[in-house]
Amino acid sequence: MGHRCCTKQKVKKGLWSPEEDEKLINHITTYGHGSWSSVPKLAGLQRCGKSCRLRWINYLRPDLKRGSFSAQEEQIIIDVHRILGNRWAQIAKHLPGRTDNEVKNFWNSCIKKKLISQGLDPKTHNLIPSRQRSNNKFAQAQAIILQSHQQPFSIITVNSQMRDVSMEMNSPILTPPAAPPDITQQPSSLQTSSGPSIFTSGDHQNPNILWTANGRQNSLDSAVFPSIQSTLISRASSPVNGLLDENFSWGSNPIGENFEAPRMEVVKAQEQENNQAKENVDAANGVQDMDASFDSSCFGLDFVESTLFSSSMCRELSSMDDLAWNF
DNA sequence: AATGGATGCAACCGCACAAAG
DNA sequence: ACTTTGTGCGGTTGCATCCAT
Repeated sequence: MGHRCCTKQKVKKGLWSPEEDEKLINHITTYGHGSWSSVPKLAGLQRCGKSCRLRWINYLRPDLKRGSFSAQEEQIIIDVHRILGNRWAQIAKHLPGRTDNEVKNFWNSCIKKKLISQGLDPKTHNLIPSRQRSNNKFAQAQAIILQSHQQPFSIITVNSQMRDVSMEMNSPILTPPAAPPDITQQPSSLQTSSGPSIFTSGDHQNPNILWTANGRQNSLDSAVFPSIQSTLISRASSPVNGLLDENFSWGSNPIGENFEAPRMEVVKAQEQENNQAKENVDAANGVQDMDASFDSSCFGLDFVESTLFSSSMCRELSSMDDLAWNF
Protein backbone atom coordinates (compact mmCIF):
# COMPACT_ATOMS: atom_id res chain seq x y z
CA MET A 1 0.00 0.00 0.00
CA GLY A 2 1.54 3.25 -1.06
CA HIS A 3 1.00 6.65 0.34
CA ARG A 4 -1.94 8.44 -1.11
CA CYS A 5 -0.21 11.74 -0.90
CA CYS A 6 2.40 10.29 -3.24
CA THR A 7 -0.03 8.88 -5.76
CA LYS A 8 -2.63 11.59 -5.91
CA GLN A 9 -0.65 13.91 -8.07
CA LYS A 10 2.72 14.14 -9.65
CA VAL A 11 5.42 14.45 -7.06
CA LYS A 12 9.01 15.25 -7.58
CA LYS A 13 11.59 12.76 -6.45
CA GLY A 14 15.30 12.79 -5.98
CA LEU A 15 17.55 15.40 -4.54
CA TRP A 16 16.12 18.56 -3.11
CA SER A 17 16.98 21.86 -4.69
CA PRO A 18 17.98 24.85 -2.57
CA GLU A 19 14.70 26.50 -3.58
CA GLU A 20 12.70 23.59 -2.31
CA ASP A 21 14.68 23.58 0.91
CA GLU A 22 13.98 27.25 1.35
CA LYS A 23 10.27 26.79 0.80
CA LEU A 24 10.14 23.98 3.31
CA ILE A 25 12.16 25.85 5.89
CA ASN A 26 10.08 28.97 5.49
CA HIS A 27 6.86 27.08 5.84
CA ILE A 28 7.84 25.04 8.86
CA THR A 29 9.52 27.84 10.72
CA THR A 30 6.44 29.97 10.17
CA TYR A 31 3.61 27.54 10.61
CA GLY A 32 5.15 24.37 11.95
CA HIS A 33 4.64 21.15 10.11
CA GLY A 34 1.24 20.24 11.50
CA SER A 35 0.12 17.41 9.30
CA TRP A 36 2.98 16.40 7.07
CA SER A 37 0.65 15.34 4.33
CA SER A 38 -0.58 18.90 3.99
CA VAL A 39 2.86 20.48 4.09
CA PRO A 40 3.71 20.10 0.39
CA LYS A 41 0.54 21.83 -0.68
CA LEU A 42 0.80 24.61 1.85
CA ALA A 43 4.48 25.12 1.20
CA GLY A 44 4.05 25.03 -2.55
CA LEU A 45 6.15 21.95 -3.10
CA GLN A 46 5.69 19.19 -5.62
CA ARG A 47 6.73 16.66 -3.04
CA CYS A 48 5.22 13.91 -1.02
CA GLY A 49 4.56 14.80 2.60
CA LYS A 50 6.68 11.94 3.65
CA SER A 51 9.56 13.26 1.62
CA CYS A 52 9.14 16.68 3.25
CA ARG A 53 9.21 15.13 6.67
CA LEU A 54 12.33 13.18 5.87
CA ARG A 55 14.06 16.18 4.41
CA TRP A 56 13.26 18.24 7.47
CA ILE A 57 14.21 15.63 10.00
CA ASN A 58 17.36 14.45 8.31
CA TYR A 59 18.71 17.61 6.86
CA LEU A 60 16.97 20.91 7.49
CA ARG A 61 16.21 20.76 11.19
CA PRO A 62 18.11 23.57 12.87
CA ASP A 63 19.29 21.48 15.80
CA LEU A 64 21.17 19.01 13.68
CA LYS A 65 24.81 18.49 14.29
CA ARG A 66 26.66 18.29 11.04
CA GLY A 67 30.05 16.89 10.33
CA SER A 68 31.79 13.66 11.04
CA PHE A 69 31.18 11.59 14.10
CA SER A 70 33.54 11.97 17.01
CA ALA A 71 35.28 9.03 18.60
CA GLN A 72 32.99 9.38 21.58
CA GLU A 73 29.91 9.29 19.40
CA GLU A 74 31.26 6.26 17.62
CA GLN A 75 31.77 4.50 20.90
CA ILE A 76 28.26 5.34 22.00
CA ILE A 77 26.86 3.92 18.80
CA ILE A 78 28.79 0.71 19.24
CA ASP A 79 27.77 0.32 22.84
CA VAL A 80 24.12 1.06 22.30
CA HIS A 81 24.03 -1.08 19.20
CA ARG A 82 25.33 -3.98 21.21
CA ILE A 83 22.26 -3.67 23.37
CA LEU A 84 19.63 -2.59 20.91
CA GLY A 85 20.74 -3.92 17.58
CA ASN A 86 19.72 -2.08 14.45
CA ARG A 87 17.29 0.20 16.18
CA TRP A 88 18.71 3.30 14.70
CA ALA A 89 16.09 5.67 15.94
CA GLN A 90 16.65 4.54 19.50
CA ILE A 91 20.39 4.73 19.09
CA ALA A 92 20.15 8.19 17.60
CA LYS A 93 18.33 9.39 20.70
CA HIS A 94 21.56 8.92 22.58
CA LEU A 95 23.32 11.22 20.17
CA PRO A 96 21.89 14.72 20.28
CA GLY A 97 21.83 16.33 16.90
CA ARG A 98 22.21 13.09 15.01
CA THR A 99 19.53 11.38 12.99
CA ASP A 100 18.73 7.74 12.70
CA ASN A 101 19.61 7.88 9.04
CA GLU A 102 22.96 9.39 9.80
CA VAL A 103 23.71 6.82 12.44
CA LYS A 104 22.62 4.02 10.18
CA ASN A 105 24.78 5.24 7.32
CA PHE A 106 27.74 5.71 9.60
CA TRP A 107 27.31 2.21 10.93
CA ASN A 108 27.02 0.62 7.53
CA SER A 109 29.81 2.55 5.94
CA CYS A 110 32.30 2.72 8.74
CA ILE A 111 31.73 1.02 12.05
CA LYS A 112 30.62 -2.26 10.59
CA LYS A 113 33.80 -2.61 8.60
CA LYS A 114 35.88 -1.54 11.51
CA LEU A 115 34.39 -4.23 13.72
CA ILE A 116 34.83 -6.88 11.09
CA SER A 117 38.44 -5.88 10.60
CA GLN A 118 38.89 -6.29 14.34
CA GLY A 119 37.47 -9.77 14.13
CA LEU A 120 34.16 -8.83 15.66
CA ASP A 121 30.80 -9.78 14.38
CA PRO A 122 29.02 -6.46 13.85
CA LYS A 123 25.71 -8.10 14.54
CA THR A 124 26.49 -9.75 17.85
CA HIS A 125 29.65 -7.85 18.77
CA ASN A 126 31.18 -11.16 19.61
CA LEU A 127 34.59 -12.25 18.57
CA ILE A 128 34.52 -14.25 15.39
CA PRO A 129 36.46 -17.45 16.04
CA SER A 130 39.83 -17.25 14.40
CA ARG A 131 39.34 -20.42 12.45
CA GLN A 132 36.26 -18.91 10.94
CA ARG A 133 38.01 -15.68 10.32
CA SER A 134 40.00 -15.46 7.21
CA ASN A 135 40.77 -13.07 4.49
CA ASN A 136 38.13 -14.75 2.48
CA LYS A 137 35.06 -12.58 2.59
CA PHE A 138 32.81 -15.51 1.99
CA ALA A 139 34.27 -17.30 4.95
CA GLN A 140 33.79 -14.16 7.02
CA ALA A 141 30.18 -13.98 6.07
CA GLN A 142 29.79 -17.63 6.94
CA ALA A 143 31.40 -17.03 10.27
CA ILE A 144 28.95 -14.26 11.01
CA ILE A 145 25.98 -16.39 10.13
CA LEU A 146 27.27 -19.29 12.17
CA GLN A 147 27.88 -17.07 15.13
CA SER A 148 24.48 -15.56 15.06
CA HIS A 149 22.92 -18.99 15.04
CA GLN A 150 24.94 -20.47 17.79
CA GLN A 151 24.66 -17.96 20.55
CA PRO A 152 23.34 -19.39 23.74
CA PHE A 153 20.56 -17.80 25.66
CA SER A 154 21.67 -15.77 28.55
CA ILE A 155 20.12 -13.96 31.39
CA ILE A 156 20.77 -10.55 32.66
CA THR A 157 19.49 -9.22 35.88
CA VAL A 158 18.81 -5.63 36.63
CA ASN A 159 18.18 -4.82 40.20
CA SER A 160 17.50 -1.67 42.02
CA GLN A 161 21.05 -1.01 42.95
CA MET A 162 22.24 -1.62 39.43
CA ARG A 163 25.12 -3.25 41.20
CA ASP A 164 24.57 -6.67 39.82
CA VAL A 165 23.78 -5.76 36.37
CA SER A 166 25.33 -8.74 34.81
CA MET A 167 25.57 -7.66 31.30
CA GLU A 168 26.66 -11.00 30.14
CA MET A 169 24.40 -10.86 27.21
CA ASN A 170 27.18 -10.72 24.74
CA SER A 171 29.98 -11.92 26.82
CA PRO A 172 32.76 -11.54 26.44
CA ILE A 173 32.17 -7.88 25.94
CA LEU A 174 34.74 -6.86 23.51
CA THR A 175 34.74 -3.20 23.03
CA PRO A 176 37.22 -2.29 20.40
CA PRO A 177 40.28 -0.77 21.97
CA ALA A 178 39.19 2.80 21.83
CA ALA A 179 41.10 5.54 23.49
CA PRO A 180 40.40 5.53 27.18
CA PRO A 181 37.88 8.14 28.11
CA ASP A 182 39.26 11.30 29.52
CA ILE A 183 36.91 11.95 32.34
CA THR A 184 38.25 15.37 33.00
CA GLN A 185 37.67 16.49 29.49
CA GLN A 186 34.67 14.46 28.60
CA PRO A 187 32.73 13.92 31.74
CA SER A 188 30.40 11.49 30.17
CA SER A 189 29.91 9.79 33.48
CA LEU A 190 28.61 11.84 36.30
CA GLN A 191 28.20 10.88 39.84
CA THR A 192 26.12 12.42 42.49
CA SER A 193 26.34 11.92 46.17
CA SER A 194 23.20 9.92 46.18
CA GLY A 195 23.21 7.90 43.09
CA PRO A 196 25.14 5.75 40.76
CA SER A 197 27.28 6.96 38.00
CA ILE A 198 25.08 7.38 35.05
CA PHE A 199 26.17 7.94 31.55
CA THR A 200 25.10 11.03 29.79
CA SER A 201 25.72 12.01 26.26
CA GLY A 202 24.79 15.55 26.78
CA ASP A 203 25.02 18.26 29.33
CA HIS A 204 28.18 18.33 31.34
CA GLN A 205 27.49 21.37 33.34
CA ASN A 206 24.44 20.56 35.31
CA PRO A 207 25.18 17.94 37.93
CA ASN A 208 21.51 17.26 38.30
CA ILE A 209 21.21 16.12 34.78
CA LEU A 210 22.21 12.54 34.67
CA TRP A 211 21.31 11.43 31.25
CA THR A 212 19.62 12.53 28.13
CA ALA A 213 17.09 10.76 26.05
CA ASN A 214 14.73 11.89 23.40
CA GLY A 215 16.45 15.19 23.40
CA ARG A 216 15.11 15.65 26.87
CA GLN A 217 17.33 15.90 29.84
CA ASN A 218 16.21 13.74 32.66
CA SER A 219 17.00 14.29 36.24
CA LEU A 220 17.05 11.57 38.79
CA ASP A 221 18.11 11.08 42.34
CA SER A 222 18.03 8.25 44.75
CA ALA A 223 14.56 9.11 45.91
CA VAL A 224 13.11 8.38 42.58
CA PHE A 225 15.62 5.99 41.20
CA PRO A 226 13.31 3.22 40.29
CA SER A 227 13.61 -0.11 41.88
CA ILE A 228 13.85 -2.19 38.86
CA GLN A 229 13.80 -5.75 39.94
CA SER A 230 13.33 -7.47 36.74
CA THR A 231 15.00 -10.30 35.11
CA LEU A 232 15.34 -9.74 31.49
CA ILE A 233 15.91 -12.80 29.49
CA SER A 234 17.97 -11.76 26.62
CA ARG A 235 18.92 -13.63 23.62
CA ALA A 236 22.42 -12.59 22.97
CA SER A 237 22.42 -13.68 19.41
CA SER A 238 19.74 -11.34 18.31
CA PRO A 239 19.51 -8.10 20.16
CA VAL A 240 17.54 -6.82 17.26
CA ASN A 241 14.59 -8.98 17.98
CA GLY A 242 15.05 -9.54 21.62
CA LEU A 243 16.27 -7.27 24.30
CA LEU A 244 14.52 -4.07 25.05
CA ASP A 245 11.75 -4.17 22.59
CA GLU A 246 9.09 -1.78 23.80
CA ASN A 247 6.64 -4.59 24.21
CA PHE A 248 9.29 -7.08 24.91
CA SER A 249 7.93 -9.07 22.11
CA TRP A 250 10.25 -11.44 20.46
CA GLY A 251 10.74 -12.15 16.86
CA SER A 252 11.50 -15.48 15.39
CA ASN A 253 14.70 -16.91 16.67
CA PRO A 254 17.60 -17.90 14.54
CA ILE A 255 16.71 -21.52 14.74
CA GLY A 256 13.49 -20.89 13.01
CA GLU A 257 10.69 -21.69 15.37
CA ASN A 258 8.79 -18.95 16.99
CA PHE A 259 10.10 -18.23 20.37
CA GLU A 260 7.48 -16.65 22.52
CA ALA A 261 9.19 -14.91 25.34
CA PRO A 262 7.27 -14.13 28.46
CA ARG A 263 5.89 -10.65 28.47
CA MET A 264 7.62 -8.55 30.98
CA GLU A 265 4.68 -7.43 32.97
CA VAL A 266 6.90 -6.43 35.80
CA VAL A 267 8.90 -4.23 33.56
CA LYS A 268 5.84 -2.72 32.02
CA ALA A 269 4.54 -1.90 35.44
CA GLN A 270 7.90 -0.51 36.28
CA GLU A 271 7.79 1.69 33.25
CA GLN A 272 4.56 3.17 34.45
CA GLU A 273 6.10 3.71 37.81
CA ASN A 274 9.05 5.36 36.16
CA ASN A 275 6.78 7.63 34.20
CA GLN A 276 5.02 8.63 37.35
CA ALA A 277 8.27 9.16 39.16
CA LYS A 278 9.63 11.24 36.37
CA GLU A 279 6.59 13.40 36.23
CA ASN A 280 6.95 14.04 39.91
CA VAL A 281 10.58 14.91 39.56
CA ASP A 282 9.97 17.10 36.56
CA ALA A 283 7.28 18.92 38.41
CA ALA A 284 9.44 19.34 41.45
CA ASN A 285 12.66 20.26 39.76
CA GLY A 286 11.42 22.01 36.70
CA VAL A 287 13.53 19.91 34.42
CA GLN A 288 14.71 21.78 31.44
CA ASP A 289 12.73 20.62 28.50
CA MET A 290 15.00 20.56 25.51
CA ASP A 291 12.30 19.74 23.06
CA ALA A 292 8.72 20.03 24.02
CA SER A 293 7.69 18.00 21.05
CA PHE A 294 9.13 14.88 22.52
CA ASP A 295 6.63 12.77 24.25
CA SER A 296 7.28 11.89 27.82
CA SER A 297 5.77 8.52 27.17
CA CYS A 298 9.06 7.54 25.68
CA PHE A 299 10.56 7.70 29.08
CA GLY A 300 9.94 4.13 30.11
CA LEU A 301 11.86 2.40 27.45
CA ASP A 302 14.44 5.07 27.29
CA PHE A 303 14.96 4.83 30.97
CA VAL A 304 15.57 1.13 30.79
CA GLU A 305 17.82 1.68 27.86
CA SER A 306 19.63 4.40 29.63
CA THR A 307 20.20 2.38 32.74
CA LEU A 308 21.31 -0.68 30.88
CA PHE A 309 23.38 1.45 28.62
CA SER A 310 24.92 3.20 31.57
CA SER A 311 25.85 0.03 33.29
CA SER A 312 27.23 -1.37 30.11
CA MET A 313 29.35 1.66 29.61
CA CYS A 314 30.57 1.74 33.15
CA ARG A 315 31.41 -1.88 33.07
CA GLU A 316 33.54 -1.51 30.06
CA LEU A 317 35.30 1.63 30.91
CA SER A 318 37.70 0.25 33.38
CA SER A 319 38.77 3.65 34.47
CA MET A 320 35.23 4.27 35.50
CA ASP A 321 34.74 1.16 37.54
CA ASP A 322 35.69 2.90 40.70
CA LEU A 323 33.28 5.67 40.08
CA ALA A 324 30.17 3.69 40.06
CA TRP A 325 27.88 2.10 42.53
CA ASN A 326 28.70 4.21 45.56
CA PHE A 327 25.43 4.66 47.34
C1' DA B 1 42.93 11.73 -19.46
C1' DA B 2 39.75 7.92 -19.31
C1' DT B 3 37.49 4.48 -16.87
C1' DG B 4 35.68 1.41 -13.67
C1' DG B 5 35.14 -0.03 -8.94
C1' DA B 6 34.52 1.56 -4.13
C1' DT B 7 32.50 4.52 -1.00
C1' DG B 8 29.37 7.66 1.42
C1' DC B 9 25.24 9.85 1.76
C1' DA B 10 20.58 11.40 0.65
C1' DA B 11 16.36 9.78 -0.46
C1' DC B 12 12.93 6.29 -1.40
C1' DC B 13 10.19 2.12 -0.37
C1' DG B 14 7.46 -0.86 2.16
C1' DC B 15 5.82 -2.21 6.37
C1' DA B 16 3.89 -1.65 11.07
C1' DC B 17 1.37 0.82 14.16
C1' DA B 18 -1.69 4.25 16.12
C1' DA B 19 -5.21 7.62 15.85
C1' DA B 20 -9.26 9.25 13.74
C1' DG B 21 -13.51 8.63 11.47
C1' DA C 1 -15.28 -3.51 14.93
C1' DC C 2 -13.65 -1.97 10.76
C1' DT C 3 -11.48 1.20 7.45
C1' DT C 4 -8.83 5.10 6.38
C1' DT C 5 -5.15 8.12 7.12
C1' DG C 6 -0.87 9.76 8.97
C1' DT C 7 3.51 8.87 10.98
C1' DG C 8 7.75 6.51 12.17
C1' DC C 9 11.10 3.18 11.29
C1' DG C 10 14.53 0.02 9.12
C1' DG C 11 16.18 -1.68 4.82
C1' DT C 12 17.51 -0.61 0.36
C1' DT C 13 18.64 1.98 -3.71
C1' DG C 14 20.56 5.57 -6.62
C1' DC C 15 23.81 8.84 -7.48
C1' DA C 16 27.77 11.86 -6.87
C1' DT C 17 32.41 11.70 -5.64
C1' DC C 18 36.81 9.62 -4.81
C1' DC C 19 40.57 6.84 -6.01
C1' DA C 20 43.35 3.44 -8.18
C1' DT C 21 44.73 1.69 -12.52
